[in-house]
Amino acid sequence: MGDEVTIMDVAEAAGVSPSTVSRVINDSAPVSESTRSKVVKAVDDLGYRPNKFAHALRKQTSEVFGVIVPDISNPFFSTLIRGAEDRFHENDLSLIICDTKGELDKEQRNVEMLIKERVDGAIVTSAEGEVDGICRLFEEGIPVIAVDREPTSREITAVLTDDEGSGVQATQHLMEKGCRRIGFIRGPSGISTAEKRFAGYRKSLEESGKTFKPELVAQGDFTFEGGKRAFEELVRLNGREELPDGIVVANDMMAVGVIRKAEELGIEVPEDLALVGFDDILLSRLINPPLTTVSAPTYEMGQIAVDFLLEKVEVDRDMANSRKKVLKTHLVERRSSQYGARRNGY
Amino acid sequence: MGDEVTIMDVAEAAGVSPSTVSRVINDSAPVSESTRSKVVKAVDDLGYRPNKFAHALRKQTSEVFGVIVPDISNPFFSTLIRGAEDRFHENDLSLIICDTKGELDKEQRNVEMLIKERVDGAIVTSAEGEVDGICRLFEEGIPVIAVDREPTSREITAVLTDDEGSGVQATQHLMEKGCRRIGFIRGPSGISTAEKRFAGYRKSLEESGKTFKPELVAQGDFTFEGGKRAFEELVRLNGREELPDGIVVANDMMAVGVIRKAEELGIEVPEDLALVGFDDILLSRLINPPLTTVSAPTYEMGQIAVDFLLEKVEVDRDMANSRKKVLKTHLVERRSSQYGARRNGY
DNA sequence: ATCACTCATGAAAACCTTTTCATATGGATA
DNA sequence: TATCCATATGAAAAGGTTTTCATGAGTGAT
Repeated sequence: MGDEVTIMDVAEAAGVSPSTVSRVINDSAPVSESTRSKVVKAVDDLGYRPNKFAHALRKQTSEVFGVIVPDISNPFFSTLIRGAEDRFHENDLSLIICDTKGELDKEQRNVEMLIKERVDGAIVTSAEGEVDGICRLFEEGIPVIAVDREPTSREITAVLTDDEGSGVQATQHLMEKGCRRIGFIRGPSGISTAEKRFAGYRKSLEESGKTFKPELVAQGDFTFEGGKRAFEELVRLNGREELPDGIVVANDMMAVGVIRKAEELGIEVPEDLALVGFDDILLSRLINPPLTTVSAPTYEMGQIAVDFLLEKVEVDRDMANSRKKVLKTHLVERRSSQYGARRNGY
Repeated sequence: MGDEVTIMDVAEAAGVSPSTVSRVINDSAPVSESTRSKVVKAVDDLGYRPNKFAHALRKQTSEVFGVIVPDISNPFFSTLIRGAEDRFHENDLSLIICDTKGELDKEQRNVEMLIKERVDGAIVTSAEGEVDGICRLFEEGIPVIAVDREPTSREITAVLTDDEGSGVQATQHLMEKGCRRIGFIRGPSGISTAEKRFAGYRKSLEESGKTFKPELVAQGDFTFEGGKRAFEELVRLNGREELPDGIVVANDMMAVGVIRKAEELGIEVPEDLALVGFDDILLSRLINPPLTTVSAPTYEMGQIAVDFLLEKVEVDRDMANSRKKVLKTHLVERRSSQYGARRNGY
């Protein structure tokens, strides 16, 4: 069935040695035009395709890369993966995608798998702030790039979004829309993305001379249910009368939860409560009201991560030379943040 | 750096031959207890890990598998992938995930990539009804399983959902809810899933003695926008007065489009229009009104596909022996199908 | 004590490339 | 014409396993 045809068969058919065939295929040394054409013809005739395993064994390189993300079904990460995948394919490289489901031991196992597969490099979004996985790859001498989340314990090349700036943008937007009492729903602690968005919120309050009020902040976990619970918490803390008139929610998924819970409680978004999220997932456009959100160039992030990684692999394998790229974000204004629309509008 | 330690180093350290070390590691032949323990110790001491490339070269097997889906960010497929991934990992096998973005040439390229990587087998959801990709794998002698969509042109082992039955379930459900004039929004033609759901709709009408009306059917493409357009088409065909009072929509994504478009047009769901979708994607639960949908055991499908595939690989490589598994679906009742709730309800 | 046989082990081949090193050929230079 | 170089090519080694085949030691039977 499969192609049993080896480089030796080609050599024989072309009347040359295997070495010469190899040279033609890889363009690794000068070959006379006459023999080259003979070899090319033989390759075509026999339908020769190099044996990946032998190649890998000899060259000690798999030409396969790994990508580890916490949740493949999260549109943010699937877009990121697409960016990376497209770039890898452009370079004729293969890709192993790993989904850790946010579990630390699964991340660990995925890392071991990538090591076993002897990938030439990896792009990782750590499940937690701790970066055991990245460290393991590090130890094995496998080039690795962090993406979206910044590892705390180690200097490492990273591609990030400007999360603090995003937090500022979101908060200012609500202020401009006329909100006076702006709350925040946080993401899981220990994740740089979540922390920095919150930092942006505080910074923005400070810059406009407002005092930070702890009762306007609730803890979430980046999930839909977590968003619902966090909003209930805010209602409990402040009462129906003193509710915030605007909330910056650390990601879109939770913001959708807030919309639903508000609906259940008879609180109208955006008339009584304005909302801004982060990530610009597909859902945000489809929900009612459509969600205003801070959008990051996710697809590009994937591409840039690959560029950085390939540079590491091909040019400078020294992992000590780390660098950082922080991508700008932009606000996508939709209806959820049109606070007081009723009053102004009609 | 990396582990340069080879099986020869281990052999030397243990005072045995490489052959013996191999036998211990793979448990491929009897080894005396005394030497076995020596070898095990040496392996531990040196931190030996077999070289994947050499192993693959010698065994002519990569222990890597491929999964090809049209859209990794579609929750249906990411759940499927998770089922497959978990099962592969249980068997200590690696997985290359490919996203064709529904494009035929991308599918083609992904297939070539899997062939290049010499995967031991593949699970494929073809982008189109045509199955060039699957055929290529076939030709290469790579075991392959079709999942979700049934290849038309070739007999092949497949794991499917009972789409016709689902179509019947959905239609009957609307009838039971009191709908009299039930429409259908189709998926892309040529995709077995879409065709069969439509067939179920027709069958259900027939069984209850209703006549099929072409003006109640519109063409969609499985996307959100496509759903909106298809609904507009229905409005155009029937006019506001003669609109269907219930629509079976060939997948959830389009159904969400219908909800949005209906909202824009001031048509209330489910009071004036009842809806049922298929797939039970996350979004269906989060939208307002929550969408009634026919749910398939997606995660299990992934697992079963792997089981079938491994059986093919390990037991019976003869691809001529194909078999089919059709999984039962169930209806998840939510608010979008509570037709006339206002009238009956309160 | 010899033969037949089992069982554990080692040597070497095989898997298929790539790459180093050596060689032959031809042309240019002295 | 002899010498030197460059250039194209081939032979062989290396990469790290697994597996076949051979061998040697031990066991039980005659």
